[in-house]
Amino acid sequence: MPTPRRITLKDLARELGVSTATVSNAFNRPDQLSPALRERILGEAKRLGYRGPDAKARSLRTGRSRIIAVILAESLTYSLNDAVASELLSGVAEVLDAQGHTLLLLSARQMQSELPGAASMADGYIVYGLMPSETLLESLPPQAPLVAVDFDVTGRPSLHVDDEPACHLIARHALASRPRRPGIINLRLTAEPCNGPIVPGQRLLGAEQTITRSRLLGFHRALDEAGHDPAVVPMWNIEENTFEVSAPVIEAILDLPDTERPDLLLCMSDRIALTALTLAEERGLRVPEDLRLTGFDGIAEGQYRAPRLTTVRQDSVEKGRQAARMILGLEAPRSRTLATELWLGDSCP
Amino acid sequence: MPTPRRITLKDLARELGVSTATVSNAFNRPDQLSPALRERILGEAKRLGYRGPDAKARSLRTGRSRIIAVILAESLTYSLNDAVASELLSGVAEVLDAQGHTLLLLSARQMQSELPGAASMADGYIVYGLMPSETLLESLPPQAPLVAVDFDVTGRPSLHVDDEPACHLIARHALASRPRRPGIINLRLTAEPCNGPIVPGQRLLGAEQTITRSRLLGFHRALDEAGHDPAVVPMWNIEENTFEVSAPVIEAILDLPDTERPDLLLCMSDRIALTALTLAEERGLRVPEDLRLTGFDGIAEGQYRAPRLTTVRQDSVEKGRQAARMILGLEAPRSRTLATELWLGDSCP
DNA sequence: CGAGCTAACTGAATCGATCCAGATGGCGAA
DNA sequence: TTCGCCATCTGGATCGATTCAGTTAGCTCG
Repeated sequence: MPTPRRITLKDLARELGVSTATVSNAFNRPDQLSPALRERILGEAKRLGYRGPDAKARSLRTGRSRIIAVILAESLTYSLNDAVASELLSGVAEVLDAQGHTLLLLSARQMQSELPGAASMADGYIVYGLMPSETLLESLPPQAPLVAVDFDVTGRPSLHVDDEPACHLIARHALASRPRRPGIINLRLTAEPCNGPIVPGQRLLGAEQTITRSRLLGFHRALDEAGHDPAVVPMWNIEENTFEVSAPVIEAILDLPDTERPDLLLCMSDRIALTALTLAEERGLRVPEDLRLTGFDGIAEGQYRAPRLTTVRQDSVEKGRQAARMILGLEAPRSRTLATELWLGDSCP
Repeated sequence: MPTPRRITLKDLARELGVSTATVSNAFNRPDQLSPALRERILGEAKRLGYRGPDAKARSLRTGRSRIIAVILAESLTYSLNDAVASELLSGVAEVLDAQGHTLLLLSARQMQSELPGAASMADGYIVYGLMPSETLLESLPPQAPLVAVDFDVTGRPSLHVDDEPACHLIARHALASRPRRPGIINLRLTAEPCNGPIVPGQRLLGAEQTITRSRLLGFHRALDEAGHDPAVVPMWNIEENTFEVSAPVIEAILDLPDTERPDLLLCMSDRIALTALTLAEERGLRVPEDLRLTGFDGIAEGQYRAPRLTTVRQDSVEKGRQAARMILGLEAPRSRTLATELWLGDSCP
């Protein structure tokens, strides 16, 4: 009893009495054969249950897999719950999809500087928010196209928003209200973990060239211009952009005595700002009267509640689209900086 | 000038004066050759810049790609922002990763019942929350393993939680406080879009066998037992489990005159319940005094605010892990129902 | 009529591995 | 010494397509 082997293009060709090349063309280049024959081939294929050319064989022969890998810095659990990463991914997926490509999802966290099996067959890599020192980058096939998003890889195109100017702008706006005690809540600045208040002086020590560093520089510039010494403005670090991780740090800030509690918090993400907003309200603090808050990102959640969040809006979906277009070669692969928009809400009018 | 062709396993073998089989074994079956030779091969590989066996060729030859596809019902934009889907994905990713597999992400929304190119080379499919009638299911390779999550595919293993009993339980708990006007907020029940109030009588019409239907049946059973006629209990549909889509519907409910506004809302998801909570507070309604709320899922966000949400906690990460284990053959592929837990918060004590 | 052209189709090499079925050699046991 | 056995290594068929360099037939045109 012969095993009912999967039917191949060759079987189909033999069955029809045509060459394999012709069958291949029937599927891939309709203009290379007469419509009648093509019709006959497709009909026979359906009859025999042939599901079209095998993707594995095709990818070996053509050298292309029609797979684009997206490598995220953090764990998937984290990234998937982050509105910004999610938006980026959906922008990527939108373009890939329209071009018949698919998305392979990888997290730098869980791979030990070695690409897992199939990842190396991707046609291109979109790498998001890694620390530039990440060794993983070296294990990627050097000839494959790569786009870095929200960080830089030497010799490769990268996609950014204008973090420094945007943060300068929103901080300047916030400082125009002449707060007495401004404070800053950072996202992770370095590869090393750090959650909580930062000792003045150590603050930029070892900070790699990341978006958080740019944002911080923007804040500092505005503080400086407003007559505050950036070196003594209190600053806290949040290791992971989640409610769970940021809540304890923020609670500690809000529970400071009235004379020490900041009356303005410049936050590096909307997630953090919204957490602060919720926790402040729980404590009976009025926003913006007792506490002014600014965010960064412009996620939807911040605009659907009262008070609406004052923030810098960036279009992460578009960032994802651009990254995908560059990887697919639909757009010249060169580094770009996308514009942002100051978004005046009620949390810091 | 010859193009610097990529170095292959065969080149490496020639260079070393050994057979290709031996080089292959050096990478895949260390026990099949002497440690000394293996060392020599790996050393030479590194020296020549050989990055290990080509994934495309390997997958053709072995028939396995080490890729598992996850197919989500909704668009990626939606799914990635949904805490439950995200948890599922991270459970899947956790197991895949430990086994050297990678995750291909697909959305049923954007593929027109045709698998995009590379998707057909996946070694298995985890399909999440589709409508059972989805034609897409037929385009999947029939011999590949498949696990359905939160819905059923005939002849295939599926993963569920005990939706009906869980909803019966939480509804019974909520009804014990003898609310005058209970109401229900559904997630999408049918393939057809519907957002807003549902005409009594039409409610289950055409509802496919999905988890939302099971949940609704659980609510109805409890209502019936508590002396409420399920047929006249008001019910609203939410098409998409997001703040943006649910907010208008919920606002309409909350803005009903006092004599009509429900004093208990049984919600099919925490996302909806939390939206209702936020909007209720904005209107000065006290929870639970003026309005009791129950959710479903047990997402973290519901437990980090006051009042904490009363809900049914399900372990979506574990659901993802199980699905992945079944797909990889680490666990026998049979349908399972996972347990849930009634979680008493303050929104309906 | 025959040269030239085009549309339609063919044969076979090729992509880069994996993995049988065997070859080889060294060693211990009878 | 001879046999068998084990560890180690080899040759070559194979996976299922794509693609290049033709061949064939039919048609046009001077």
